[in-house]
Amino acid sequence: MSSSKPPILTLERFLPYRISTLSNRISGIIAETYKDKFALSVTEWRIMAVLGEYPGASADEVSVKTQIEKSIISRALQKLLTRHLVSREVDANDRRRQNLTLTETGIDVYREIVPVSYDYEQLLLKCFNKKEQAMFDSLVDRLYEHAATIELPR
Amino acid sequence: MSSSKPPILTLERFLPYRISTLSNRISGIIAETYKDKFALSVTEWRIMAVLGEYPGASADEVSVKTQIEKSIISRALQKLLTRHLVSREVDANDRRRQNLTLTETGIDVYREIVPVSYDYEQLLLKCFNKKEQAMFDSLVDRLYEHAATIELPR
DNA sequence: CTAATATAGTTGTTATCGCAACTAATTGCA
DNA sequence: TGCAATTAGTTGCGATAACAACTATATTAG
Repeated sequence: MSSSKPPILTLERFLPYRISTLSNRISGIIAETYKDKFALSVTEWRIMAVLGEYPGASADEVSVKTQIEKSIISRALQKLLTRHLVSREVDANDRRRQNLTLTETGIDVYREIVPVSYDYEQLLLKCFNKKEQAMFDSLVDRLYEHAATIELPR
Repeated sequence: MSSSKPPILTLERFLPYRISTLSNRISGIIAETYKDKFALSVTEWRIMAVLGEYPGASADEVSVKTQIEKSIISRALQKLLTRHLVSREVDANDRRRQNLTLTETGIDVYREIVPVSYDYEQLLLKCFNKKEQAMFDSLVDRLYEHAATIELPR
């Protein structure tokens, strides 16, 4: 089933590698900003971002939305709770579940970060014209969906 | 300087997040294959890939090519040396430097992985037609270069 | 009604990452 | 020549990640 490609792989042109380094570069820049200006890790910020959009979400729902493993969510939440950026209360109907919300302070921080994030996104996209932006957007989505369907032979 | 965007950020549509999850998904699939079939981590494989392309490279050169921090290279190399996939010898002219090469076994493994990697790349790109592939390729490169120029205000 | 199963969340363990400090060798230049 | 600065590589350490085991609660099915 393997194709008969040349026996050398050029890492710099290998798509998975390029997407990985692109992601590292993009995340690195924004991670630095979150850290410097708000003392938040990317994980912590993503949790807050979900709670900004879905107040009252559970840790499990946050895990699904962010695609971050639930133990990591749990530990990151401990920090956010300690810093009083997020609060939680046990759900009245299901006591396994804890409803999470941004505190006042959390909302303030959230409102500060959102425009910074949008600005960064716009700055990134400046290298594309409108048509290219739309194209890139759609190609990324399609690749993302398609990748989920791939099963490599064992 | 901040734009007056709505005070909600939709994580699922935020480009840095999407590229990060795309990268995780793509890397995850291939990491599993490297691990299952060759007992190699992505980092280990990337080192071998560079050495396949550039025999005799130093750890530092590998670090630059892979964009992996040199301490990580150092520790991953220890494993590859133990497993006799890579060998090294002190450079005659500069005794700080150690020249790295794939061993016979290393070359065998390398030659097995390269086609698997190419096949995976082709499988990924199946969701695009030729024109879209070329477009995506170029957009990724441009974004990668552009991202390096971005300085967020402090 | 109760035993099995499923779900929410936490914790333990191990591996890896990223930064900085460190050693050893080399280079540059006064 | 000789001392400061640079470079190659390793190591220590704290933060974070992935995975599995565990507790507590809720649901389901016989």
